[in-house]
Amino acid sequence: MKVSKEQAQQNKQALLDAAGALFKQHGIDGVGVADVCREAGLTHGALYKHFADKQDLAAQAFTHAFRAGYDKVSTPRAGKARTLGTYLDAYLSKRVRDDLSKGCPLVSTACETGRQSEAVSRSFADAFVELRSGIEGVLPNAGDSGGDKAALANLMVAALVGAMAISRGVVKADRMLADEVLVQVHSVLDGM
Amino acid sequence: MKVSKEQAQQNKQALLDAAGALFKQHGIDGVGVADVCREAGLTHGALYKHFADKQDLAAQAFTHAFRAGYDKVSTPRAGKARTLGTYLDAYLSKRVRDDLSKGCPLVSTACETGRQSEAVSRSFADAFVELRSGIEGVLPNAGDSGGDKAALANLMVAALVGAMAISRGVVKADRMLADEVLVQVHSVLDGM
DNA sequence: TGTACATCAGTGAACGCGCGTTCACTGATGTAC
DNA sequence: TGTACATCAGTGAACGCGCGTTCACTGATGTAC
Repeated sequence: MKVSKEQAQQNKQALLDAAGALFKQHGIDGVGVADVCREAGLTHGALYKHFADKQDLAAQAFTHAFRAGYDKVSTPRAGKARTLGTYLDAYLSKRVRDDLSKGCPLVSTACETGRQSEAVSRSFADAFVELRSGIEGVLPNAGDSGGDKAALANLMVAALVGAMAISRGVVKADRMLADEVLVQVHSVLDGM
Repeated sequence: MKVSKEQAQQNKQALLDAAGALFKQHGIDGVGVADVCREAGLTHGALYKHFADKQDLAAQAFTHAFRAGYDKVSTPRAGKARTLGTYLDAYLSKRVRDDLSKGCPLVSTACETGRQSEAVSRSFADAFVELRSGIEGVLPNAGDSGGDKAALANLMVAALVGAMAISRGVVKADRMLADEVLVQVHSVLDGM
């Protein structure tokens, strides 16, 4: 049956929320469209009224998930300055490491993106650039190194993404090692 | 029919080679056991004479692929010293970025490992520790920062893995951006 | 060295299952009069 | 404002297909005598 326009919009958001969490948790290839729709309280046929296909859903869900997480971190709270530490704490958190459905989709889908459609790659690139800009904006002004902030921002995002991916990769076999990676990378980046 | 023991060993190696390349290219979830066996010149039933199941194959293929690539980089060539630059050049290469079947399995399966069995995580952890040791061994002695080489090695591996994953993630949408990430991260790490 | 035979790596049909996508259909919504 | 009806979001059966794994079977290998 037809539903109201507001209901339809709500359903689309529910699909994006569900897809964001499930894709991060099990990978795009590891989740069926039926799973996403069930999680959103719909049947699988409904998906194709909102998205062209699974790749389209993946691309939009990526952007949706990135925006949700990034706005939380980058929007300055009342009275609290947004610093490099804000990014480091938010990114390199053990709690996020242990819950795959949480966290930045850059980490969850980094390796997978190379195998997905160009639309997914586009979403990924936009998110990366936005995070990199945000971090570049909070870098301390001109350090002793001469202050090539742009290059440093690239390194920082790469290290954040890599550290979380590695920590998640090793945690099942060696929890102490996983914690060590997060802590050490946090400490080195904090001192740059 | 039965084959000679040497032939059987050769076939197992062929399975590991095929699995290593295909898993890196399409992800563990993205490749069927039949694909791996076909690539190795066998039928799918043969796989279960060498490996308990697909996860077992994935774990052994990971180690096999890491060893093959790492030995090539870390074994000092005659007359050539093994330096940090050796690692950086080998890791942050555009050629490797553009051929998913090549390169370090740490990058290819980083995000995926969190969803695989503990055996895969074990292989991943061992490889990470080995690469980190190798890099720690070529770090310049005691920089101005006080020389916490262990922490720096963690950062370097995280940055290498993250930079390659990001470069691969964005390359379909923005090749210049993908190149920029590799170059900038290379340059910053080289100066540390 | 020659023969008889147990071993077992590899074969390929078969299993149950879940996948992404399509499509005829339903019926509340929202518009035209 | 009230009624008739076109719209279209959502349903659920059906499609062809490939998946991981099992298993009865094959026949060259390699061993025991």
